[in-house]
Amino acid sequence: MSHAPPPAVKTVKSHRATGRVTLSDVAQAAGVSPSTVSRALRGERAVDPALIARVQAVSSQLGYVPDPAARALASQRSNHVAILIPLLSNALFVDLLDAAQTTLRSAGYQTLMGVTHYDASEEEQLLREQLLHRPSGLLVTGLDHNPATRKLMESSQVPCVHLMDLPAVPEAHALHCVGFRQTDAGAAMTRHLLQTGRRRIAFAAAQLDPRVMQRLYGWRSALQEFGVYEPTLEFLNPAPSSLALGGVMFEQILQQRPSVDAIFFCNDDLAQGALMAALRLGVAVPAEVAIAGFNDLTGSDQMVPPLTTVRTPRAHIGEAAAHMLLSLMRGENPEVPQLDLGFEILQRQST
Amino acid sequence: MSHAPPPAVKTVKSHRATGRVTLSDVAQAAGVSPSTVSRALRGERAVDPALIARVQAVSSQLGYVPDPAARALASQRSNHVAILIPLLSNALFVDLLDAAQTTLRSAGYQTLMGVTHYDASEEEQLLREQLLHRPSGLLVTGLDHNPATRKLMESSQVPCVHLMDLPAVPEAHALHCVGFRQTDAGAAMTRHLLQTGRRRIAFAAAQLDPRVMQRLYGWRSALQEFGVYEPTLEFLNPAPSSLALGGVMFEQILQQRPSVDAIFFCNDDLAQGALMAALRLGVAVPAEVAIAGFNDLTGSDQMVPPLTTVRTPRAHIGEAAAHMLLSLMRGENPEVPQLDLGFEILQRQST
DNA sequence: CCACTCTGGGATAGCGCTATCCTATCGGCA
DNA sequence: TGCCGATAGGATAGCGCTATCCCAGAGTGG
Repeated sequence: MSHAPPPAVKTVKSHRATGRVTLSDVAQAAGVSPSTVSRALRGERAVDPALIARVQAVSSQLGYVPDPAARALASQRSNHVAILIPLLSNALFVDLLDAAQTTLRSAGYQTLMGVTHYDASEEEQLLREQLLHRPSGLLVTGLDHNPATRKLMESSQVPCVHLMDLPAVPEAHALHCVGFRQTDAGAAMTRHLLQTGRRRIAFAAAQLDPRVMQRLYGWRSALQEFGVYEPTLEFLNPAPSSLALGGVMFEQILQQRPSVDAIFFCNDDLAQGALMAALRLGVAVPAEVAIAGFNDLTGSDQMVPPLTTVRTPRAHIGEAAAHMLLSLMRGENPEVPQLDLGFEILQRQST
Repeated sequence: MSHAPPPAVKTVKSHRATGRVTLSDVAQAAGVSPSTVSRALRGERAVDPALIARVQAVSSQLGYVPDPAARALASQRSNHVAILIPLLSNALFVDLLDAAQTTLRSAGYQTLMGVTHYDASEEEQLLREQLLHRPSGLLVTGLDHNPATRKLMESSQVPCVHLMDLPAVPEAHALHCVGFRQTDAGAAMTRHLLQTGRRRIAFAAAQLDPRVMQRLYGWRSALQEFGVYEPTLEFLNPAPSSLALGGVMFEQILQQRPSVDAIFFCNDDLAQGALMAALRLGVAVPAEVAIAGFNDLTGSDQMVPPLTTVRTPRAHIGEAAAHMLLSLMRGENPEVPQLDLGFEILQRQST
């Protein structure tokens, strides 16, 4: 039987069962169609300015707020931005996250954080999970990823900016990156040590990620250039970086190579630990041995003596990367796809 | 009757326009209805075990993955869990975030992080934004929120666990909390200092959040109990906590009150800065003045001398809170709504 | 003057799920 | 035997948006 459709009279206030104010409530109240409201609110296509104003007025009066889930389902894009960082236990990455997150939020995006623990397959898995949320953008740390991860990033079509690293050959990749030249920074600090008269300069590193290795290459090349390169002055430890490890490595290095006159640590926490160890052992810094760090982490300026280090613009990187990503998400093509924010040698009293 | 079931042949792939494998693809391939697939995959209601197995097999063979946005729209619940913390620049909260996030992810939840900067109205705004995503759960730092925020938390009906703090009167609130008694910890450290013979014990604090204030109250009550309370030995600075500030406060305190024989800093970064300042100034620690900190942050054990401090179980708190939240989200009622994870006095050489 | 674009608005079919209601079947018990 | 409840599956109406198609009317050029 034909069911007669229920009489469409329906006097007033529809307000869905859920109680939520929806786009069609706004449309009805403003006397326009839902499409128009949607377009007016998003600034999509051309809409009569007077209508836009009316719609905005009605919508804010009704307290309308778009539902992100419905939006994501209909448009296949959410207001999420995914960010992948290796660790939360390294202040470096937290600063990156903080800056990026702040910038993105002020543009209306919610950050989805993923912590990879330097594990390529965990990174892949995280990316897979995050992509389910159809993020509008992607921030990833570094340029080294396993093939599956790279393929995911490409095939997802999600705009992506890489943090911290720049590709060795700028034109080699069409990737979008914000960072600085780790190799140059490693070399620059090494040259600084050479300039202060040091010749037996050790390189001490932990958590041997690609960026640390690049600093190592910078150290090598600077020493080779100067003709004082000595392979046995490389001290590489794959364990996570920490103050305690810095102290341990400091002792080891002095024991194994008492003649070193400078140690360049790949990260400030190691260097800080070394300074503490030097105090305990009564080793005069920089008189007996100079100590240099990297990143200018919290507290390096408060050490005794204050630590010479490389100031890296990590907050700036996070912010600039977020801005670059925002422009990519708007469909623009940034004039500079690879942004080099440089670094600065901070000479303090430990060298 | 009627309908001959449609010949289940249907040779091939219907696959929606989007190319995504959907729940109905799985249903079709398994020869059951979408409802059944949905129920089988979620373990909802009773489903024939054999069917469950078949559905699971088909779904993993087809590579089906549920779409979170569609799920959120239909069920009014997402797989997000929102977490609100004051700062990312304090390792304490990062540790909390890290632990919670790890636990939640392994249960299939995506963490939405919000950084309040200790600003009640920013907290409210963040919560509002996060609630739009219809999170399944909520983790918030502390118990102090403005009325609007509290109302949002209540009316949203989202399960919520509070981090770090416990209510003064356990039965006063039905809130779910994981933390420890800040007041007790403050008092315990003060008593430790008293036990080592100190009598003129200053309390130095920055970033005067509610937890810091509670430690202050603990310090006060321990001194009052002992009859040596001296109000002018409170040094409170609302600026953010940092090593540099610790150094500055140390100098100020020694200048203003040369007779102090111990300083209890409300956070380790301040205490670390003080130890550095002591080295610079040639003040013997603990001989001339004892120094104690709070939280056992990274590096405190590496100081010269190693810092006496209060070990707080923050990673444990993050993890336990996540577990409590997960159980709330399952509709269970945790036997202990307020979990006290305690603290530990770590006596090292600075006292 | 007629095709034609261009502009600004409406109607509507999904997006991919879940919640709700409905139906068929099977025992159990009075 | 008949009624009832429990069990297990199906059908279907949304959830709240956006994308797409459609159309009326105004401007435009040959």
